[in-house]
Amino acid sequence: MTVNRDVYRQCTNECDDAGARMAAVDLTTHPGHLARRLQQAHYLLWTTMVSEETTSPQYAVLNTLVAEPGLDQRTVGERVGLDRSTVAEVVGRLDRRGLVDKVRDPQDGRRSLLRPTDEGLRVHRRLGVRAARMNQVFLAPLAPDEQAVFFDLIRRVTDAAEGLRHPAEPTAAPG
Amino acid sequence: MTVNRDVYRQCTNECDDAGARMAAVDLTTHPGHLARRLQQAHYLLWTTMVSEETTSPQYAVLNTLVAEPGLDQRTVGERVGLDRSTVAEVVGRLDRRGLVDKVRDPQDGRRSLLRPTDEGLRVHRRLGVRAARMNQVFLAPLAPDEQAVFFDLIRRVTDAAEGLRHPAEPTAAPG
DNA sequence: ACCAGATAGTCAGGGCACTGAGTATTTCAG
DNA sequence: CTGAAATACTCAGTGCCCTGACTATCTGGT
Repeated sequence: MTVNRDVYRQCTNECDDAGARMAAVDLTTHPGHLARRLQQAHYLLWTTMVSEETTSPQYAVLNTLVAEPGLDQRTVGERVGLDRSTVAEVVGRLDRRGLVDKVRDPQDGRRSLLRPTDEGLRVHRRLGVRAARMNQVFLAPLAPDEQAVFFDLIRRVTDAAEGLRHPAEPTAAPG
Repeated sequence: MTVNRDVYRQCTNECDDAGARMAAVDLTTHPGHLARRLQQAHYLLWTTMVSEETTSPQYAVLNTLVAEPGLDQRTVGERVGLDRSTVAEVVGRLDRRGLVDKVRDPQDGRRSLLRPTDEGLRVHRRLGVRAARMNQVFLAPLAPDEQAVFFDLIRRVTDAAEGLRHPAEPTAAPG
C-alpha cells in the first residue's frame, strides 16, 4: 500500500528503507568475507598467545627451513604458499633478525640457499609449543570430529581454487 | 640401526635427515595457515572473476552502505570487521573513486557520514552478480550440505576468537 | 562555564600479499 | 660457442591490516 515501485526508485540517498536494503547482500554467506574474518581472528590470537615479533607467516617459513634446510626461496614459497616477492620480504626480516642464514648457491648463482641459525632453531622450538597451545584455544569451539571436517573442507576449497590458477601441470600431454 | 641420537644432535646444518624433520610440524594442521591460504585463494579468484579495481573489502564496505546509508566509519568497521585505520583507507579509496559520499555530520562534528553515490550503487549491483557467480565456483568442490557446515564451522571459530578480544560487553553486571 | 573523560577520525609505522618490470645467471638450441 | 629462452631474485607500486600516538569534538559532572 504505502510503498510502491516509484518510492523505491526515488529514495537513493534520503531514506534507508526496504528498497535500499533489498539491494544489499548478507556478507555472512560470502566465503571470502568469512575467510578474511577467520584470518584476522587468528592473527589477533597469534600476536597475543604466540609472539608479537615473529608472525605466523614468518613461523611458517622458519618451520619449512627446519624441515628442509638449504631450500631456495622459490621452493620455500611453494611450500608455504607465498609468491616470490613476499617470500623475499619475510626471509629478509628473518635474516635481519639473525634467525636464518642466506647464502648464494655456488652451484647456481641465481639461487639463495636458506637455513635456520641456532637462534632460529631455538625460536622455532619455543614458538612451536605456543602455537600448539594457541591452536587448541582457536579450535576449542569445535568438537574433535568437527575439527577434522573443518580442516578437510578448507583444504578442499583452497586446493580447488589454487588448481584453477595452475591448470594441468605438464605431467603428461592432455587429450 | 643407521640413525641414532648422536647423529640427530650433530646434523644441524649439513644433512636434512629425519632428525631435523622431526622438529618441524605439519602446517596443514595449523588452522591459521589454512585460513591464510584460503583467503589468498579467494583473493585470486576475486580479482580474476569479479573485479581488478574493486577489492573484496571495498565491496564489503560498499555493500554495508547500500544496506544502511548514512553510517559513520566506526559503525561500518563494526559491520565488516575492520579497525578504524583500515576503514579509513578503504573508504578513502572508494571516496576518491567517487563510489561513496563522505560528509561531516552536522549533529556531531566528529563523525563522517557515508553513503553510496549513484555510481557506487551501479558498481555494487554489477559486482553483486559477479560475486555470486564467483562464490559458486569457489564453493563448487563442496556439496550443498557441506557448504552449510563450512559456513557454520568458520563462523563459530571466528566468533569465539573475537569473543576472546571483547570479553563481557557491559550489558549487565557480571556475577 | 569549565574541565576531565569518552569518542571519531587521522597519521606514522610495520608487516603481509600481489603484479609487473628489470637484473643476473643458467641452460639449451643451433 | 653464441644468443635466445628459462629461471631466481630484486624492486617499485598498490592495497589490506594492525597498533599506538595524536587531534578534534562532544558529554557529563561540578
